[in-house]
Amino acid sequence: MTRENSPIAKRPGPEAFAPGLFVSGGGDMLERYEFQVIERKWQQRWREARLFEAELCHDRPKYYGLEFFPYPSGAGLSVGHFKNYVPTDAFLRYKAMCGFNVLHPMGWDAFGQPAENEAIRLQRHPQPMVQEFAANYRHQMDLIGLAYDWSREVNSSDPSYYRWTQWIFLLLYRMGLAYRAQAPVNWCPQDRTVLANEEVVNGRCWRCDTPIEQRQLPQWFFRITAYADRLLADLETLDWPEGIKAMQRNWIGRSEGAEIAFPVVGRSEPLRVFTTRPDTLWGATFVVLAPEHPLVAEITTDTQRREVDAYIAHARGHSEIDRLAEGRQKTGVWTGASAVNPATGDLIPIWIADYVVMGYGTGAIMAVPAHDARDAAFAETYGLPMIPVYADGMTVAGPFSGEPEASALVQQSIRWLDERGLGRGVVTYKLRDWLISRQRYWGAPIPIIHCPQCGEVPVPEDQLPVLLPEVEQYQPTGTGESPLAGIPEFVETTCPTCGGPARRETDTMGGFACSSWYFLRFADPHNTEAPFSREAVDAWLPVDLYVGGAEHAVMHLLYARFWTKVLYDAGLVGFTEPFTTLRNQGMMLTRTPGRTVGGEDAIENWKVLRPEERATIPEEQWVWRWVKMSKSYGNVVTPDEMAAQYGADALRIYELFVAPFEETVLWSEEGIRGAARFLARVWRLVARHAEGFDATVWRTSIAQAQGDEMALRRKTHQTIAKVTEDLESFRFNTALAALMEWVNAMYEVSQRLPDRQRSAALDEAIEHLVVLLSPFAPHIADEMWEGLRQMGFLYRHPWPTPDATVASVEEVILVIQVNGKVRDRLTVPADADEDTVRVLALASPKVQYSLADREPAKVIVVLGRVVNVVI
RNA sequence: GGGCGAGUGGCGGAAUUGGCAGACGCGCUAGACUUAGGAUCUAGUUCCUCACGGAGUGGGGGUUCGAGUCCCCCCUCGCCCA
Repeated sequence: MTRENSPIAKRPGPEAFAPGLFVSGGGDMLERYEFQVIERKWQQRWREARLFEAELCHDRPKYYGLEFFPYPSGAGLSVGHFKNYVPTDAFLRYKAMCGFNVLHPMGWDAFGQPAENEAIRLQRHPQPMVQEFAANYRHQMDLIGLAYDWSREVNSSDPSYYRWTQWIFLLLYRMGLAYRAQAPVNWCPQDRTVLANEEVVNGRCWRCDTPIEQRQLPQWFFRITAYADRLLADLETLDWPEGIKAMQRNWIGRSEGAEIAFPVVGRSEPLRVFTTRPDTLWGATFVVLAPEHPLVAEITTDTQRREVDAYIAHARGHSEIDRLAEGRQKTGVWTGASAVNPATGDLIPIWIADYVVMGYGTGAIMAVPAHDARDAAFAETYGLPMIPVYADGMTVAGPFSGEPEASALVQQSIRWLDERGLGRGVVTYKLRDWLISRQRYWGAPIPIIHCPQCGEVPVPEDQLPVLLPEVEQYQPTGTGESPLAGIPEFVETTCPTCGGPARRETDTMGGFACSSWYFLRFADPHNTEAPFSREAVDAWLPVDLYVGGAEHAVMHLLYARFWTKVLYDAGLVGFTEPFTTLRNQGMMLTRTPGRTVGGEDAIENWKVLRPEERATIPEEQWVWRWVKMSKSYGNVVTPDEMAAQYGADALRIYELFVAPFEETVLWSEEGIRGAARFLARVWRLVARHAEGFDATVWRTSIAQAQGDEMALRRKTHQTIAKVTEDLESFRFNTALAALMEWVNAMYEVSQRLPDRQRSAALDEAIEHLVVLLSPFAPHIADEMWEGLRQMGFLYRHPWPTPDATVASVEEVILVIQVNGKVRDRLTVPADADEDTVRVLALASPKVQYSLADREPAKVIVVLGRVVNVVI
């Protein structure tokens, strides 16, 4: 690391750095600091020094930062993806400089639908494909200088990883938290697999947007509902965006209500319904069962049977989400049977309707058309009676008649029912058990054996992993069975219990199983005896900072919390929540040509013009919109091209500066040019003063600074404070704005400075600038550090502490207002008292002019800010 | 329909507890240096006005000495749940 190797030192003497002259040597601006050379050089040095490899130690506090587990798509990373990686990296580099022992690992969510769908489309085998794509992701991340500990890299499709996914499955199985059951499930006809509720978005598949159908299939579930209360309660302890917490609360959907027994005519057992409004029981004029309700077959009368059966078949074709959609036409059929309203003794009909579903409550409701919009719509359609319980804010039916309408009546009604043995208070959840099995090849095989003698038998631990067989054909079959079912060598096995012939479970686990524990594996990634050691996870976890998009609010983030609690209950980890702090980055959109299809309603009918379609439509008919970057849209800007043209550091600065971290941003190449210009400006400033810079010399004379020198010192220490505060609160854009202001101030001092003369205040500023810039633009910072002949990596350099005395101002500019309008500005000592300030303000000629001999009615003095003279 | 969030120059965005609106950057204008400029430097850049001055943070009202910020009503957009 000698001076001669430094591009700064290679430059000619100071006179060559005068404005305008520096460029005359030739080449364009961007080559001036030779970012290609610099970036490659430092990335290599960091790698050789194993700078980012974390090791447990006890003299420094740990800090675990993590981004969401990415699937390494073949499209590669776009500049949009770095909207979360770059800020997280800058933040963690800063934390390292603050003395934390930082863990920042990365790995690949390589199993599951996204990978398999892409492999099918490319007609490739997923295994080598994801390895190749992951290598490309890693290359791109390195290119931008992300400080990952690659020694901990994991791949969820690797047997050394999914062995432990299977191991945890068996743990859940032993704990009674994994079970197989026949159930109506969401079936995606395109991907030919079932989906979890969380994976169905607006009735469509989250991966391919195909409308979901209902199928009745035996499936594996995780009993996440057993943890509903804890998942809900512990949200209070988390530093997460409120919106995400609200979505989880909503998804868990805890509601208190009552289960009420309705006697059924001609049957000894009553029908149990769940309601959140037991206080409206006196208005219940009919009962509705889900078409799948087991009682339907029993109570349907012969005359109604044909119609009921037809309706059940009809309901089966619609997804649950579709069925529950509000505003949809309500349909149903009378079963011919009747029940008794237990409160009124009235005989009321029993209907079936698809807006009632089996999975919620008891699969049966009491319908109160007077107080429920859906029941009202249904009653209206079929001419059923409506009896109000409340009118004009008063109770008009039942034992509480005459009392004002109030939410307390819900509890009173429950008590009333309980006393008479008609019902009891219960709590239900919207949350359903997590459907984990997939009829797909590319996932961790579920480690269960079906034995005709012994039933379900877990694969013994020492036989893990159950390896995914290597096959040519892995496409989903659509039969409701996974492709593994067609491979006899895989299916046929012996029962671990009785030794007789048995069949393996052929479903695989959905990808969200793999991502529900990867953050634990990073603590101990090479463990071959266990998924992780308790010591390692307790030392590194929980994750202090977790960064990713908001779209996983009720999927990964809920599943991972569930598994963590299960592992805690099993004594494998010493904490109950995996992610202490969560931050969501905004999206990055890019301007993309499209066309409007059909009518005037352009917003609804806008379609992207794919690259191959662009020639077919004249350019003046293109309609431009801001959309996400996507390879198929042909609008992707890659980090590779940006790093080549402007440098990785410029891309980093752009991503950080363009907008607040959580905001959606619109990609602009002008913006990255501005970032590149800023770095070139910093480079020139530092280069101009690198010759003869001595870190010990300025320190000996800095205390004597005054005038302009002191003003710069003040700015320096104020900026250190500002950047530190902004980093702590994830405000990268304003941190960079502060750095830019400071650089502008340094330029002013620099330009007034005669050639070859040093300024202690400027040298202090330059040294700190390089340090403060390093989390944001680490390559150029390390290079300039070397150019200043300082030793070592800035990643290991302590983050500076501002000198509060220097940062404090001795004079403040006071705004003087008359009746709220600014009339003058006065510079006064910072410690001036109220009376002094009042006298000074009133003495101002501009104030006197405005007063025009009138007496002020009041004078408001806010020290350090404003004086308002009120007439 | 319900919940949450947001509306500030040509653009992205700044503005402690209510205290100089428009920091910083992009773009633009003029000038300097130049064979050249997509480099660099200097000055300017919310609107109206020659100026003095006035208006101004989606619209309307309110609280206050003082409101982008707090309260009420309305409009628009985004996200989530239905």
